[in-house]
Amino acid sequence: MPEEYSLGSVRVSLTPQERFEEYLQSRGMRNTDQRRTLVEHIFSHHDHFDADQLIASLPAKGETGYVSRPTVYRALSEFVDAGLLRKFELAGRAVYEHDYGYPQHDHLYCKTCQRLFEFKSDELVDLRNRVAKDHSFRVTGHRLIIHGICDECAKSRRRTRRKVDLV
Amino acid sequence: MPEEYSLGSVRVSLTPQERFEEYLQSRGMRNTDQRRTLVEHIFSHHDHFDADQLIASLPAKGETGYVSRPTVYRALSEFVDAGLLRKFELAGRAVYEHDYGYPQHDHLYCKTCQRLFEFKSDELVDLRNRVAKDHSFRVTGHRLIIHGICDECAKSRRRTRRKVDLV
DNA sequence: ATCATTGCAAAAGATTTGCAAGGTC
DNA sequence: GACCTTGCAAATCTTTTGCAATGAT
Repeated sequence: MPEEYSLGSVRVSLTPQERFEEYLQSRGMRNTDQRRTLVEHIFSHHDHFDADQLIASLPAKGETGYVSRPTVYRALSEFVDAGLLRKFELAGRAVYEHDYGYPQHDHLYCKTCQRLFEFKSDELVDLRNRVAKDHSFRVTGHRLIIHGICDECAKSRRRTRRKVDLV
Repeated sequence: MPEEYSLGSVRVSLTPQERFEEYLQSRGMRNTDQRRTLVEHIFSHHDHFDADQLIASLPAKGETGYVSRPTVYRALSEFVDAGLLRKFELAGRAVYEHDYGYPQHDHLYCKTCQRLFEFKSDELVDLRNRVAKDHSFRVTGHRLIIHGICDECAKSRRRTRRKVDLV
């Protein structure tokens, strides 16, 4: 749901900041420097991240733009709630990715380099809906992760094992 | 992979205990009362469980058959490693299910009653393999969870909301 | 001015680990 | 007897919470 509004013939998509602003206002919550910093930071590039990676990529304590750990966690929940981010669990930790304005997709997870690769499949959504229907189940979403080894890791492992062993 | 061995025309499947015994021996590990108790207990009925549920269903401290928490966690890892159990994450906790001798399947997860329902789909496995091939990805497995509300919960919620509100 | 938000310190929940005592091969 | 395992206590890791100070509307 890329949240687009039609105004006459003009299509208006809100930026993540604007969309979040709406969310905050509708709940009587306030927009703060920290929240703006985080939205800005998170939507400046598309990737998957966990709380620690996010915090590591933000200004450190003492620097301008610093956001404390509890605030980051609180904000991440809000972003999920606001539909900006989607959350899932991988290897025991919470992983986030863009949801707002980003199409539904699933992942390939490389157990060697731990990277996530995206793929899109309408067929999967169709299959999912049929399975749900067969079970009289009201679907709200799904999560598919294909585990294995990516091409790159498979190749470098075949070629030489040194890189891995040296780490 | 139900691990069946052909001996002439006789098909021999190892019990989970036997299969685990093999695993232990091949690694120079020892079979103990605790490990036997846990395998026995876990494979006496088919269901999904987390560490806490398992511990709660075992004899308490002081009683015969008691297994300490660290030992349970250590054993669960071994069972996963030995191919007896499969592990996945749900709502922040690790969930285990039978793997050995049990066919590949996926789950519907009811967000209301938190129950897991199994379903099997060859089509999904096929789709998964095609996606992986397209990405030159070497698949080792996958995990699909369809989220939503099960029929029962949908019905009881439609009928009356009291049960939920009173909790 | 009111009331949400922040950062700190500490708590909480799940899982893991060091280690001495005990059990298995 | 050698050495793997266990249970205990304590540590770890990730995430959450209480609370006084600060900030947004």
